[in-house]
Amino acid sequence: MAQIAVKQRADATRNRERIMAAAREVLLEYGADAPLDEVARRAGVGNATVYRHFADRQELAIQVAHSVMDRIADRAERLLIEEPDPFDALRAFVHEAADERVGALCPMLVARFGQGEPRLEEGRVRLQGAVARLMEAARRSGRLRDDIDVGDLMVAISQLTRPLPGSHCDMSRFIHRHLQLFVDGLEAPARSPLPGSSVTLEDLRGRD
Amino acid sequence: MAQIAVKQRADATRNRERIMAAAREVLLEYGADAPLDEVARRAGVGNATVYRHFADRQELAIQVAHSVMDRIADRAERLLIEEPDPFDALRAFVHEAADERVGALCPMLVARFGQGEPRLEEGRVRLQGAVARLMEAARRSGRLRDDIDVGDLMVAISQLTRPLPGSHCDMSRFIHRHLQLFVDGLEAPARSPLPGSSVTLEDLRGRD
Amino acid sequence: MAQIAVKQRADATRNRERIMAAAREVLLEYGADAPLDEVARRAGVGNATVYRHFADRQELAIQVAHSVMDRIADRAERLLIEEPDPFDALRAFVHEAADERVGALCPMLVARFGQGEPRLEEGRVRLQGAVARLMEAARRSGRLRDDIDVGDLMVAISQLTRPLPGSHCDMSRFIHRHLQLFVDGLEAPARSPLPGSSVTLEDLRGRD
Amino acid sequence: MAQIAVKQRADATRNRERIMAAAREVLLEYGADAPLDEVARRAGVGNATVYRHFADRQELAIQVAHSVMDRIADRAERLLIEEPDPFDALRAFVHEAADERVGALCPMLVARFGQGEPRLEEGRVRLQGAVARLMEAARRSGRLRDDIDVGDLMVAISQLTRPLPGSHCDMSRFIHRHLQLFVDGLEAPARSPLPGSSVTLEDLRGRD
DNA sequence: AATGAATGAGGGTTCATTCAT
DNA sequence: AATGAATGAACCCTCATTCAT
Repeated sequence: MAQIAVKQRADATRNRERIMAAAREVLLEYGADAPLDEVARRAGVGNATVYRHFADRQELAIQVAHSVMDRIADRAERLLIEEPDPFDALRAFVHEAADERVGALCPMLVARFGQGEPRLEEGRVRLQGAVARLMEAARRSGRLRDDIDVGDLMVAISQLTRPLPGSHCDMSRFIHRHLQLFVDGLEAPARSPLPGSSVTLEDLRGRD
Repeated sequence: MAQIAVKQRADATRNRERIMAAAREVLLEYGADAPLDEVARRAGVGNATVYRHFADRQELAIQVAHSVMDRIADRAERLLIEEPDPFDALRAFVHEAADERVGALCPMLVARFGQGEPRLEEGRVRLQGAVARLMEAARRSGRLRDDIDVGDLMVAISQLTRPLPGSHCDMSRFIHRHLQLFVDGLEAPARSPLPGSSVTLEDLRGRD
Repeated sequence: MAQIAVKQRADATRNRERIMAAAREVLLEYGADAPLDEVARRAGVGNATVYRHFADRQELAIQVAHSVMDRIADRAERLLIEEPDPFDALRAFVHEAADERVGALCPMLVARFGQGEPRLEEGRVRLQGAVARLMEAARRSGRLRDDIDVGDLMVAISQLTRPLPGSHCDMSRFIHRHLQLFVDGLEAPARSPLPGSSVTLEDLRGRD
Repeated sequence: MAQIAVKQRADATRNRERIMAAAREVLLEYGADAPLDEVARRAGVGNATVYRHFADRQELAIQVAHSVMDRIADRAERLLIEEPDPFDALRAFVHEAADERVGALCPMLVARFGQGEPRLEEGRVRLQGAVARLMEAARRSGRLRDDIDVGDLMVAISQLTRPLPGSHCDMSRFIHRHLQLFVDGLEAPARSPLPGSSVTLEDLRGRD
């Protein structure tokens, strides 16, 4: 009996992971409106099994976003420790975040899906903290201009790495160019004064 | 009699313009698959009226994209003439393009609906030509790094100015910051070598 | 003033006729659900003009059917007078009715549209009377089997000459073969006893 | 376990059959453009259930047509064997075909959906073959006139058995009369020469 | 726990009919 | 009288979600 229960749980866990992986793929390909039946198909499970593990599409999206944020926060923390030059670390972080498809998978994080969702809030706080520390170190090293904020960086990465709408191409060839140009613009000394002010949480939450 | 004819046409023309304006907004918010019923709702007309003016979603999208491209090409050409410093002209262009949402709308619509559509092709060629001239002038003035291409600029503007998904906030406060940072990265001398290569039309068209 | 009024009425009459002619064509091509905008287009008038002349699609259909029935009744009456052999007259009538497209245009008459519509009722009565006289004469001449009724003939003609659904071909090549075979079956002496009973008005009216 | 599996399948199978039956009726009444929502309504299922079982209207139509053709081809083959007199067999076949609505459904569906559809082609060939053998036998027995072709018979059955448009009456009482008259016309010796030529597949396919 | 089946709601598009000029 | 424009309702099809086994 116990064995059976254990075996079932192992199967279920495996299913859960396959669904998450499939969801990542499918969300990347189809965008936020991806058909969940396609997720189920690729995970090799029945459609209803997706719902057993994730109450609805929001729940699934949240968990995918959370796992992506978590991985990126890991990287930020590791780079802060391992990379001697903090500005180089920041630059490397930007490119690695792109490779994790933060732009494709986490816009839902900054937006509607995340409204008051504690897990995302927690992931965001952790990620933002790690990036803030990276930026602080870079700023102290004198290579990062001091008129920018974490929000500026996070949103710009997210935007620059978002899939081109309607175009399912591999963007890696040029995304890293754009990120490189953007990071060049972050380097001190500032080449121009910045207008406006940084993105705030209220901006992300929107007005409705 | 003439008055009557004019007035009828005026009503229809006004509807047409309201639909175009609504479509601009809705396409920005929802992407190329935006519900046309929402366009109709915002334009304050019945859904079928949209179809009276635009045979299908492609026709509507093409006309929206064309009008945006046209307006922004106008600006590029004017700036090239009126602004004494070509790099300043380029910077001004980037900010003005953001105000016209050219970046957000056009790549999306061109990618989705532009296949062999002569009106879009013509608009794209004209816009790209104007921007190329701006960049060429800036490059000759020595202030624009010479390892970037028109495609890099156009797509980066596009991405940085796209609405945050699900968030209906006014982005102008921080979009111009991000653009400013990006343009700072474009200034000569280049602060880092660029990886990859520029975006091509084939990229926009996607792989399927 | 009077002249203007007369001229207008003449124009209107001409429009009415053009609409009827166009409706005949379009009903033949598209069936009973033909788009009225197409009728307007072929008549060379605005769509609303169709509605000025015919309150709705039923009104238009009724008038078209009435005119067809009228023409066919004319032919039946003429054949009764002019053709020496009454069975030959009946056979000729069947083929001429096909040429008038009675099968294509009048099923809507015998059906939905005609419910309690006095003009159709009148047209039907007149046509049925003329055909009954033809059949009576043929029966008296000894060449028409005497176990069939007007309803049998009218419905069979209508059915055999209806357009093949979904197929917009010219049926004249084979319709007349089928009619010929059917009329051969009407000739006395009867080659087999007939089952059932003839079509009644109640049948045509349906049960709902 | 097996029971469970069987029961699930039994439910679905039952729905499938109810949909097919409803489709048969609805296609008869409304033609090839029948609203599938009406099919669903009569089958007592949700509209999407129709699409779960049949990918699109073509698939549904094809399966309906195929099943009808199959059943009636069975009958033709059985009659050829069991009925001693081949002309009587042919006459019986005509009446049985009417009961299966083969005439009304199949030409319609073949014409509209049969283009290069192997299942329909196969069904049509089988049915046509069986009828051809029936006719050939009847012709050899000397009771069938020899100037008619399979196409003549099939299309005439089709036309004579189609539901009266807009009238939901039970036609069996008089349809068999009309068929009987038509078959009387097929009997040798021919009472009149036939004009035109037989229906071809190209006729069914129409000109556009 | 897992699943195939069922479903209702939503968006695109067409068309009969009405409105305003 | 005539018309172009507007509209809402209908139908197709897809998909997120629920149900029953």
